[in-house]
Amino acid sequence: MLDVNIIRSEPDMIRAMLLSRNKDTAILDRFLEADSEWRSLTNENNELRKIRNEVSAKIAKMQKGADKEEKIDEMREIGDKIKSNDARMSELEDVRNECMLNIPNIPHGSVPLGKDSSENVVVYEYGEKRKFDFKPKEHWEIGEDLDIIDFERGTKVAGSGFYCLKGDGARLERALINYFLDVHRKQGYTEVFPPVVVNRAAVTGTGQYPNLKDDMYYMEKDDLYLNPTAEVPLTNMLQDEILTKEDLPILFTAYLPSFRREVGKHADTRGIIRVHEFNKVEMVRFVLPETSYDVLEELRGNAEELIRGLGLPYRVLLLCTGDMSFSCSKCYDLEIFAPAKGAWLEASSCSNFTDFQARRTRIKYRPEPHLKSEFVHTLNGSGLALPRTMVAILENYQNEDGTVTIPEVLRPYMGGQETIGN
RNA sequence: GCCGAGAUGGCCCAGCCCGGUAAGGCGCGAGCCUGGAAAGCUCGUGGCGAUUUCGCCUCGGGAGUUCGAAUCUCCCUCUCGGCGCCA
Repeated sequence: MLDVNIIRSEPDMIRAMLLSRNKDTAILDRFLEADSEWRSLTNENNELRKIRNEVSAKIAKMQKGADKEEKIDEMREIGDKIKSNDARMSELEDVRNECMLNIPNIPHGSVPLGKDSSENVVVYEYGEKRKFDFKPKEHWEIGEDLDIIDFERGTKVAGSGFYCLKGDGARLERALINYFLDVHRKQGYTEVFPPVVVNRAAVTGTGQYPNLKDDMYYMEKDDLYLNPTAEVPLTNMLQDEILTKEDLPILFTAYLPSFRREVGKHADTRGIIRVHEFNKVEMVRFVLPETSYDVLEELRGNAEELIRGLGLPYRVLLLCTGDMSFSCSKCYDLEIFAPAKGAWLEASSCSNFTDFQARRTRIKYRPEPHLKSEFVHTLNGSGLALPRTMVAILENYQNEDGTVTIPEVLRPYMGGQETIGN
């Protein structure tokens, strides 16, 4: 959510921003219209209340009689007028709020203008793409041949888009989770195990609601959502809190299953690249506003450290205005190379949300004890999404005999085991 | 699920029965005092708008009664305690 004062004072800038994100500008006009009527009614009611307060105080001191009855009648009329204004104002507030919740964050000046993902900018590339002297298998083939990914059984249990990991596949998943969390702990994060279900306020706070509401699993009976990303519970843990300057920065990390309905998505239906439920380790930081863009670079570094540790080739994309998600002002995607598929897989997204989520969740801090509180800045990054990391490991570390070498850094988590499949 | 008690400014807490300007404490800040500090004393310390010393709003959320609601009525949410059920 943006500061209303920015929308009021710089509507042209907001209009240009909406266009750069491929959004309809009608929402801005609806807001401005509702807001100006709302403000004039607010002023009118302020005046009416002033009169009522003054006269009511007099009524309290008056003797019974015709004078008093007359004043009471007058005030009854004023009360009715206030009430009818209030009713109109609450309609206008609904419009205003709806608009406010649907206007995206303002991109940072360093974000490239662009229409869609084709205009994202590769800012960094690391590692060699592996060349094979045999025909490499794609990940689902490896997974089935080694009996470590079971698609059919997953489908039996939950439907298409769900899968089971088995044996060394399940152990590899667990090893990755532990490795990620251990690295993040050394990077200074506090490990958290939050709820896997989240409420309406939480998904609204981080910006998934309302504009991504159809991509979340919703439990109508309890009015709860299945966690779409641990960013939601981790950020909302501090909802409505006023922190001190000394409390900041706060760094949380969590392993948590994440759920996406993926309605209308048809690419990558084979394998585990796009599924309805996946594990993910997430990092969230609450920081002083003036530090947030430096922290974004650090956060990106935190995620990169994991991929390097695994010895996988990857690249970093700076997303353009047209491809950035709703809440962020600047975002890097980290993509790992999957050589058999011949594709870059998005395994992490690191974003600065500035005060956009803090405003929605009312997370503030007091710069000095006697000064008024201000919104913190929030950031998050995946570190990392498990299935795509798994795909990259299986494809990059496969051997001609069909086995898969376990990356060295994971071996301590697998009892020293070096390969899968022999 | 049932019964009971609660929710008041950054924190703690009074006011509610009996409707009429939200009291006090802590913390924090400014000033006085002091060689310096502590203590003490004075003032300030929620939000929005207007910008001279002004006004409006704010007592978990919503609706109602009333000239007027923190206070009365109804509905809801959350917290704590007890009982029940339970891995």
